[in-house]
Amino acid sequence: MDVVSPELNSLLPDEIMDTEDIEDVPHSQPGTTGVHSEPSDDAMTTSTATDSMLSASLATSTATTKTTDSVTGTSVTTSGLQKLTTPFTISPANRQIILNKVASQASEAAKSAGNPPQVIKQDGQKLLVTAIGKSGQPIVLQLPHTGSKPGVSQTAGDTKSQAPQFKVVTIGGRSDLKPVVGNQVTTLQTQQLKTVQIAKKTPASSAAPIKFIITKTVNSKGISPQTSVPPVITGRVLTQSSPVMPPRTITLSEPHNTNLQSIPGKKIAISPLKTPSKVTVVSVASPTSSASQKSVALPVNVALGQQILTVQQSTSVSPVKVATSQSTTQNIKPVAVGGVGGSQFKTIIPLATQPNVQQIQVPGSRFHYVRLVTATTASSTGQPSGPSTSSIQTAKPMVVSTAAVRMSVPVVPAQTMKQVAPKPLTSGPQVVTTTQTQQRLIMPATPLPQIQPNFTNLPPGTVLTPAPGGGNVGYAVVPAQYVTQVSECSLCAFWFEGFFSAETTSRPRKPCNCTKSQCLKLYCDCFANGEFCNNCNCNNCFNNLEHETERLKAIKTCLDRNPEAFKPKIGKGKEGESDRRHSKGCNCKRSGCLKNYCECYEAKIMCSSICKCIGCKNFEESPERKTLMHLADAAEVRVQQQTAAKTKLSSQISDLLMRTTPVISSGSGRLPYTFVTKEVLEATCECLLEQAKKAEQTHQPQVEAERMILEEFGHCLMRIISSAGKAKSDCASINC
DNA sequence: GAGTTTGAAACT
DNA sequence: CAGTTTCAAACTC
Repeated sequence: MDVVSPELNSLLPDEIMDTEDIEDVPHSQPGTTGVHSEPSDDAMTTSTATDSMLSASLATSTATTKTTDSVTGTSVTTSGLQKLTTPFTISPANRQIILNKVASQASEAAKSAGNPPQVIKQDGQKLLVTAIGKSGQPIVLQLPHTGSKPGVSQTAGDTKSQAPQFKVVTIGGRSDLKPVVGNQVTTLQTQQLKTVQIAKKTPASSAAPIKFIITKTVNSKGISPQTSVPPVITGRVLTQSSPVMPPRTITLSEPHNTNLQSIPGKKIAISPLKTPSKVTVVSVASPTSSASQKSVALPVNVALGQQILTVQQSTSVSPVKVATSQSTTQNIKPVAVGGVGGSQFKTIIPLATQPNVQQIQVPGSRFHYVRLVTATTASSTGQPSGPSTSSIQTAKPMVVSTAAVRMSVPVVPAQTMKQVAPKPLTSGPQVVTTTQTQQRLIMPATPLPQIQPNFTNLPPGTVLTPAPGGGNVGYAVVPAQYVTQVSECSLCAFWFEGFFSAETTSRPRKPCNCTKSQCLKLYCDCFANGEFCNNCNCNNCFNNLEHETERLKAIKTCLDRNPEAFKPKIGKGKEGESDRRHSKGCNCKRSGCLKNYCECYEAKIMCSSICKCIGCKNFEESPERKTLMHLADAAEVRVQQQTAAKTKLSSQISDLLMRTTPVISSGSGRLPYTFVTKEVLEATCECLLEQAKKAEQTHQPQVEAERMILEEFGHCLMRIISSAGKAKSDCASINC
């Protein structure tokens, strides 16, 4: 059942999502403060051209949103919504957007499966999106719980199969804040609840324009097998805008999935962006019956930065295609995970299933991609792949599109697909026939252009990793089961903290050279920093998704030994102390804490009282340290000066080449003299002076100093002569 | 590049 | 917790 088909969704103008537009809508039901307005049964059953119904309640946390009344879709005057004749309910009182799927479509695959087609209102499909507004109140995009709705037609005796799926997306920096779902909390407790929290970088993000495009495939579990249509929610739902900010739009798009027999290969990419500008929606779409891929690329303006978020939940029979839309100049920020202290970006993505994960690597990119292979429940049918979904063995392109770029990545079912029975959402007998797939990918901030490489030719199982030296802000590949563990095991969350810590994402990581640790011990810097090995020189590396089991075990071992093993060692000190200090302190004995053996020195911080070092010289007043720092600074300055001088000299020579060409062309034969101008002399003298300074700083004897200077002088002369000779030959060639 | 030194991590 | 071993990075030649 689709609320809005991708096609229609794409036709919807963004403007209709503007809060202002919504505010202009006459409030047919002023004063409604419930979790969501319940459209009349007639309204709910009103079928659009897409047989979709959409009921949404929208509330914004911004003060500019004045809408406090529920607005039904029939009264919405925005063109886009009217086109869909979609009931649209706004309940700002609870800051909730309620998407209500009421119409269902018969699934061809379901029919083929022998299930009697039944029109079942897919009200059970629920999507909760919460956003932490400036006031700290969540913005809830919510699909109402159908079970609590009287009058919703359900299959008799299959109430449990109607169990709705919930997805909660929380936008905001407060990871500890739980989405407000009102009276539906009770329902959530008994049903699968999926929560994705997107950290906001700035508290003002609530007022910032947010545009969300979320395309998801809803788990068909809990839906009666008689349901001929896979539970799909599609459509744009939410728009928030402030007078001074671009509209924030949350688009929920769930394309039709008529091919229930496709392999549940999945990819989910959540790529948070560093630059708080936009949130890119990753559309995870199941192929339509026409086998056409629809990529929904809608810019999402989020104060915390751009994000690519793909949350996919599909039936086992639905082939998954992921389309990521992202506008350029976007950074990806990791989804915030609550409960993990210290990390800016944390992610909690509960997974009911244990999807397999495959790495996707794009050379030159610092993004890590993970293809999550759907863990399927026992499939009753062993359904052969339909023509459009014959992709169990066939790579399917994953379309990743941005505002300017569309990338395709072949999506091939995992070679090592795990048959892990997911946690049953409901006890309905239909569960057997459905497969629940859940995928989560969290990607640290990275400028969007970095993910522009053509993914078309990427082999399956590739991992998108940052290019060496290209900044360590790449996609962090988070295996689904890890994410699951994060939600289930707080200890494992530390691992993710390493993934998204500022340090991790701000500097390029040196390749490790591990030989014996399999990169599964803290000896390995990659592992210790919560990263997969990439472009490393390690041997027998297990720090990759291919050895997720071993790695997971290693992580657990480390965390058992030290729950803070993956926390950054350099953190904030106590109040009144330096901002940065080693969390444990060093234990140096011979280095004097003035070599990189010392973790404090390496981190360019001074040792503190918690250090157990012997003979420490890494303290504020240490003369050794001062000397060392002075020398280091001097060396740095010297290098800069030399570089500048040489650059200037080359520039001068080049300039002379240009200016003296006519003279040279005369064939005067006095070319070298032509080049020894005042500028060249000055540049040469600078080079010589630098050599003299260098000799002096390194306490070179006079003889050696003279030698260095003369040597430099020789170099300068050689440059001049070489340039002159080149100019002469060029001139000769020109004359010829 | 090979060998040595060093200190954190791992182990007992 | 302390002592020892293992390990990989830092360092030296």
